[in-house]
Amino acid sequence: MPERVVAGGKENSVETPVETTRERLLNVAEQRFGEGGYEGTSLRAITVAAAANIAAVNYHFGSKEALLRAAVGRAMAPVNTERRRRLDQLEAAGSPTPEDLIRAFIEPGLELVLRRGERGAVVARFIGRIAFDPSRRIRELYAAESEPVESRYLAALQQALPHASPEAVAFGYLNMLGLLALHQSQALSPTPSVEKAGAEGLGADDPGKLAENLIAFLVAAFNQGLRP
Amino acid sequence: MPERVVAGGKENSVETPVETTRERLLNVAEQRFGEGGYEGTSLRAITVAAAANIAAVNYHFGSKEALLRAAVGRAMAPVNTERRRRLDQLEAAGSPTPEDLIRAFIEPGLELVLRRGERGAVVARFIGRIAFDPSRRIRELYAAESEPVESRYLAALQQALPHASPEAVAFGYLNMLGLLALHQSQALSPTPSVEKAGAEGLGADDPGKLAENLIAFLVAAFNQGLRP
DNA sequence: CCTCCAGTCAAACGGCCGTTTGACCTATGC
DNA sequence: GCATAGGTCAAACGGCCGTTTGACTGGAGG
Repeated sequence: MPERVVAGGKENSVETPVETTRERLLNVAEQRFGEGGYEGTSLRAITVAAAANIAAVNYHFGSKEALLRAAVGRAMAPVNTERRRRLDQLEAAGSPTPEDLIRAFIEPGLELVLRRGERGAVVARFIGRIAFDPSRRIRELYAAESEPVESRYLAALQQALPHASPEAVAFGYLNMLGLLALHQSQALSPTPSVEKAGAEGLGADDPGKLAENLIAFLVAAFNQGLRP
Repeated sequence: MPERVVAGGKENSVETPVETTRERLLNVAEQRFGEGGYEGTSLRAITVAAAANIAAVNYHFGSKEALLRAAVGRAMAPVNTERRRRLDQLEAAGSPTPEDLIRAFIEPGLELVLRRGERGAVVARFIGRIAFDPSRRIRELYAAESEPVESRYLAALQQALPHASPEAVAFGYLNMLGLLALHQSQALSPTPSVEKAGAEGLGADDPGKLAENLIAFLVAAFNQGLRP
């Protein structure tokens, strides 16, 4: 392993943490898959950008789809952890409001991931893109990753909205999921005519503001827009 | 032209309207692009399903992207026409409410297109998929098609929501656009854990019911969920 | 010193991609 | 009858795809 410079020697304990080939592949895969989608991105484009050999993908992951799976898992892990943490906290404190729950769902997806600089935006776009990939197979790959925490949210939302039917709660949840993914993937803004009307400054620059706008939008819809 | 059976002869005026190769290509392209996305669908898959020769695509359209452009144009035309018609009607009758406008936007997208049997669902999925394709180039291809009527909607919405800032109205409009596309593309339902919670019967079977649920959701969000 | 092994590399694999070619067919107009 | 033009067709084009192979590297452990 000729590239591992850190954590192996005795003296250079404060060395620049050079990324391994595996990490570089995951980073570039996040970026490219998020830009061009799964089908629209070739392994060669990824490996060239990662300064790696083509064979490295199959060596470290086994296949293109396995690379995607690994990237999705790595990207979703902190989001899922944070969502679980917030759910635990809310349920320990008593009966959460719909806004509490919506906030606990949206913010980890937008803020936590967008707060860490350029990388965060890349990760968010990647997740948002994969969540609604044309291929059902790939969508399910994302769904499987977020499924455990998903059912907890649904149950908590149902409890916070006792007047709404399970169908209505599920409908609202799907809309929340979809809107979050669309904003994450940044596919929702660049229509020129809308931009002209003043859509910029709505969050493209400040993830926190976008989160607040989206939460307010969803809270109103959940509280007053669910048909029986 | 060995396949034009109708409108050419003298006696068989009530013949089955055999589709031309061009029409068959457009129909199959709608279906396949809607299922697999643009990158994920090959011209060979389309031409085989359309019982046409590969060269027919480049003869009738010029390229794969030109075929997509033609399909988008044909699919969007009736939706745009109906939306314009409703806008004219609403503006002639006085000052429309936000619900009037949302209904005039959602229903042509869901109902008009889903009402005409199996074909309609295919067209809807196609439009929904293309509207949020990973490639910006293709998204803009859709945006260009719906841009003329888009600005009219934005202006009317702003007038119906005098308390909301232009940014807020544009934000709501983008969310409406996105949610409509997601429901059209049918990418919003098949998560098993959500389905288990009771999300089916929400509209996958009845487009009218889905439209009503979506309109109620959006009306509440527009009326009470737009931050200043 | 020698073995071992995780990792990298250039090269090639068969296959599918979008596009192009040029022959061919068949109605139509002179 | 014959030229013309719109349409179809099998075949091939170069190129890129994901995957596989087998040789090679350099540090670790005996």
